[in-house]
Amino acid sequence: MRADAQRNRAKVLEAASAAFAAEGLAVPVQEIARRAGVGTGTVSRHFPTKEALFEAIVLDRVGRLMDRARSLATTQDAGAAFFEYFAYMVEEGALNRGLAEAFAGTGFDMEAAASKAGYDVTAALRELLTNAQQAGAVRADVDTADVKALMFGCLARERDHADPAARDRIITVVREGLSASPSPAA
Amino acid sequence: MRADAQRNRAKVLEAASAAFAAEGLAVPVQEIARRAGVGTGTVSRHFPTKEALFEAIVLDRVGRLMDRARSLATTQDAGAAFFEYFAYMVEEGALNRGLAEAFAGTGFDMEAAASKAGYDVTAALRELLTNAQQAGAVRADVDTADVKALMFGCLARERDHADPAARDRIITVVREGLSASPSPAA
DNA sequence: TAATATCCGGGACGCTCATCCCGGTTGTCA
DNA sequence: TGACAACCGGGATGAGCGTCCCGGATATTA
Repeated sequence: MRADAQRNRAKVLEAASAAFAAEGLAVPVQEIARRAGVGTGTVSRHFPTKEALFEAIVLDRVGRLMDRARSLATTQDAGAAFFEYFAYMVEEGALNRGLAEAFAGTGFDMEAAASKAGYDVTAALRELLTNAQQAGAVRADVDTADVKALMFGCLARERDHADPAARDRIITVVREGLSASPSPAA
Repeated sequence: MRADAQRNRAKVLEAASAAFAAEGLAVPVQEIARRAGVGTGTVSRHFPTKEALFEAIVLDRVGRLMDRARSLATTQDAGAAFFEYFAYMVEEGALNRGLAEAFAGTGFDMEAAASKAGYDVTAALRELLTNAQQAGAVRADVDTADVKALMFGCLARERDHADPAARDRIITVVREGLSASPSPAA
């Protein structure tokens, strides 16, 4: 690979990463090319399809989330591990609109792409959740889909404006809902 | 207005309502025309723009939500009123994908359209929320944006498959999170 | 029933966007 | 330094969509 090709590829990745984080996955490829200072053909050549560009960027972030999940899975306090991972996911999503949309499945099947890369996001979450439930830190009658939905809710709290105080507040509300025993007041 | 024009207008409204509920707001106008058994021109004539069609349908549903809010606002038990409205909103959204997207603001500013029609959705929610907070049924440190975000979360629980059991479960989790006192375990 | 205003169908047009392609250019290596 | 393969830019292409328009059809009213 020629040196200028490597440089351009890196420029495209950087511009796309920033654009996806700020504007979301719907940003046009031509806009990414413009910001990267290259032609649209250069983008298409390095990443034959827009989805390939998603994968290169989103899966990089997902990989970090998986690392975090694996590291937390070995922690002593299963409840703390679960809630810390929850907060970490929400924070990542809040700071990266494209990532949040990928979680939500908005026009790009992240689960499929992740599993193609050897990641199983749901399994990682399930492990943390199950451990926390066995430790009595999370009510037993929720599943991973419930947890994901609550994550989406926390992410929806801050479409654009990242407000850490609001983020902490809504996470606290969800945490206390998840911590409650199965049916005290229902 | 000619009789056949009225019939066609009704057919379009019905087809659009069903399509929006099932597929969401992104369904093409041409598809709505096809299902209604009319030409695309007929749709455009009755509703000059796609957004006008949204308004005619979505605002009808929103009107019912507002009626429900008003009726609940006079109830004795402010806490029960708030949570019943919450559950009602989630159920409506779960059964109507277009409505859920309208709430989320996906490509259509429902708040603006609603206020143009004399509705103030946020104010109605705020009234119920404030009453419930003053009654001590909902923690004092959440605002309407938090509540809306939690609604989105509940809606995300069932993208397509309406599962009442899962819906009740996640609503219960959120209810208990919202009921908790501001900082017992945080 | 005849005349006319209204309405219908669906094709035309313009727009946005992803992808492909080609003539010109630049890095690379002998 | 010269020649060639690799690469670049950006215009061309095609698909999907909303909106507009026109020739033909139909309801209405006298």
